[in-house]
Amino acid sequence: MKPEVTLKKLAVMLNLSVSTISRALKNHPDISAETRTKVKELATVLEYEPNAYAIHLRTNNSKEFGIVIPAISSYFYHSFISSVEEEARRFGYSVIILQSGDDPVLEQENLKKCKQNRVSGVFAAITSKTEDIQSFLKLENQQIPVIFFDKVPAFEACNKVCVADGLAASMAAEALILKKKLAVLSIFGNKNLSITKKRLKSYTDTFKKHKTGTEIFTFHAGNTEEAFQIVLQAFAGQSKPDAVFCMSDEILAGAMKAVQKLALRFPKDVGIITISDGYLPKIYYPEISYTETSGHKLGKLAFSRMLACIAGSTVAQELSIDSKLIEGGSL
Amino acid sequence: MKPEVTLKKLAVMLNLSVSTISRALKNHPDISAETRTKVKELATVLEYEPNAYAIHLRTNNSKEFGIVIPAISSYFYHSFISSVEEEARRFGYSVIILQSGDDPVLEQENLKKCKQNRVSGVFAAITSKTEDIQSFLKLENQQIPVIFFDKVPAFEACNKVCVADGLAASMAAEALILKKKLAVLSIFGNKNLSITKKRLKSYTDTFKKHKTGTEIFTFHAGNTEEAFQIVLQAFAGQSKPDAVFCMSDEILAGAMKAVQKLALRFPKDVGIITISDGYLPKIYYPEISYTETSGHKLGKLAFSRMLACIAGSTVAQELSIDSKLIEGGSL
DNA sequence: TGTGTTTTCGCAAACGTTTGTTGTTTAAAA
DNA sequence: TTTTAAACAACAAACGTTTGCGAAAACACA
Repeated sequence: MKPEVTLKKLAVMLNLSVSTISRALKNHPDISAETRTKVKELATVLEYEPNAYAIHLRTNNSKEFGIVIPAISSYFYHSFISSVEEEARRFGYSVIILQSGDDPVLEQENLKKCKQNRVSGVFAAITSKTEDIQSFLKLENQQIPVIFFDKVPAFEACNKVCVADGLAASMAAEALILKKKLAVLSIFGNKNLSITKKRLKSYTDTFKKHKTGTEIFTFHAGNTEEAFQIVLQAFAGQSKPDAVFCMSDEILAGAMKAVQKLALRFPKDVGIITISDGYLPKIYYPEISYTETSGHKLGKLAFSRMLACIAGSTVAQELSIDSKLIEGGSL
Repeated sequence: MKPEVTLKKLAVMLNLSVSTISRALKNHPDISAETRTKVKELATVLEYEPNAYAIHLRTNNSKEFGIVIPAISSYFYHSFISSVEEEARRFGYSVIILQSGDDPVLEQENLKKCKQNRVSGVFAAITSKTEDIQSFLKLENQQIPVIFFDKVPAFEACNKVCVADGLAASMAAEALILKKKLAVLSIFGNKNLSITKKRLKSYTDTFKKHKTGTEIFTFHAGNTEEAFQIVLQAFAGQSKPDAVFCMSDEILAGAMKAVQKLALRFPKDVGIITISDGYLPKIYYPEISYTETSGHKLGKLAFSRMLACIAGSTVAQELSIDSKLIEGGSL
């Protein structure tokens, strides 16, 4: 059926041994220039491509990383992945992407697949329902480094890279303070996520520290629709907020939908600020001010950490990238 | 370094042969129940996972598909991929995703990687700059089916699955006609893409067919920013459009930004309609009416076509999924 | 002519599986 | 008791590569 071109086939055709073919193809000094060109010519004519499976089996080195992730749905994850892919290519690695659809069972299966493929390392963002980190730790025991990113477990002794959650939140708070906002509707995500806790804490701490009289109305939205409803209700009462803070893109989308429904003008009627990677804020007019969380930068950081682990670094580190305020005109 | 658990290791520990272990693990009738359980127990204790490379090498069947794609940036591609992954899982296949960043050179490399990994088939959306289809066709010659999707080449004799570009555009046109719109700003994408040509033709044909006096102002926008400018200018003059049609999400984002800048109310001041997979239209209020192009459905179709090809179907087909109008209240 | 040194290549083992074939034991049928 | 079959397990080859080692040929030096 599939007439695969192999070293052996080339060897037979040229009346040489398989090992000679193999060496010729990779410019081994043992092989004469004459033989080498002869081999290479035939290889290109026949479009020989080495069998990745055989190589990996033989060398016992897959030169491959796994990225296990709830979903590539967001711009943030997309830019993270692209960033890792780019670095991987530079270092001769390739990347396989495993989506779990935010399902812990599928996540387990994906980890298993990583193991079966003997990946050199795993980049992982856990699902919102992942409670047991054991299977990840087991990989580590088998010398397969695991770098958690973005959605990281609370467990201490593991490698994590994150956006500076605290910093981004507190910078947003400072921006609100600078604009002298007095009543800020503040919408955070799922209470149980560590990312929510971190952002919430830094956010409220910042307001406390500055001792402004700002009123903070804190809500939690599990999805876009909930954020939509929260904003609607917040503006239904008598005392209306003069600013809205959103913890993420998902929440921003819902909040802005409500802003449109209520026909609020921003920044005149209400100021808006969010934490984002930068795609969604730019589709509104005026563009939404946000504190940046760069998937691209995070990818670079995660990759360098991965290389360090492969090189033998054994201490678990928690690293983060900094953030900055991007003014869009919505605050 | 990496103490890999292999069949051989299990065999030594249990004083059995490798083949017995292998058979026990897969419930081969030759193996006694007693031995089988003994083997399975040890395997779970030691967390044995079969080496995927060895299996693939031995069986010469990778049970793996490649998806080569410019970028997973859009919701449409994301849902296509998820859909294919879902089907693949059902049939015991896995999927590797190769992004080219819309770079034909990287696209070539990704195809090579598919070949090196001896994938069972390739799903491909070509880059906007891909002119030479040869390398794709070569895969076909080597019994590796290629199913083009969404961004497909003009070349006839290949397998393509597309959203019903013509239908979606003409349905949008009919919706505009039904609402008795008189002056429609119609923004299409890159002139050279076949997808643009198809949508444009059906769109204008539909208006001609219905012999309405509708004025159609056609523009082409290469990106979101251009769409933004086009809308701004269209509304700068005296005679303002009473509706805007967008060919894609990318264009819709720019158009809506302009609508917000101009403080136009929709559907009162201006009607909006677009072609989309459904994510972006839903973040506006009121939600944007659109004719649907489902990445999910397209994935299912592509996969079934792939299975047919693997089963031996040799005729090249061009298939498409239908579309429907989703009313959002913007028209 | 003999010894030593390159140069160039082949042999064979190994990576972890799967699977057709063969061999041994046990138990049932004659 | 012998024959036959069934049950169970081992042997060995193969998938395509890489690589340490050895071998043959060519050449140089004495």
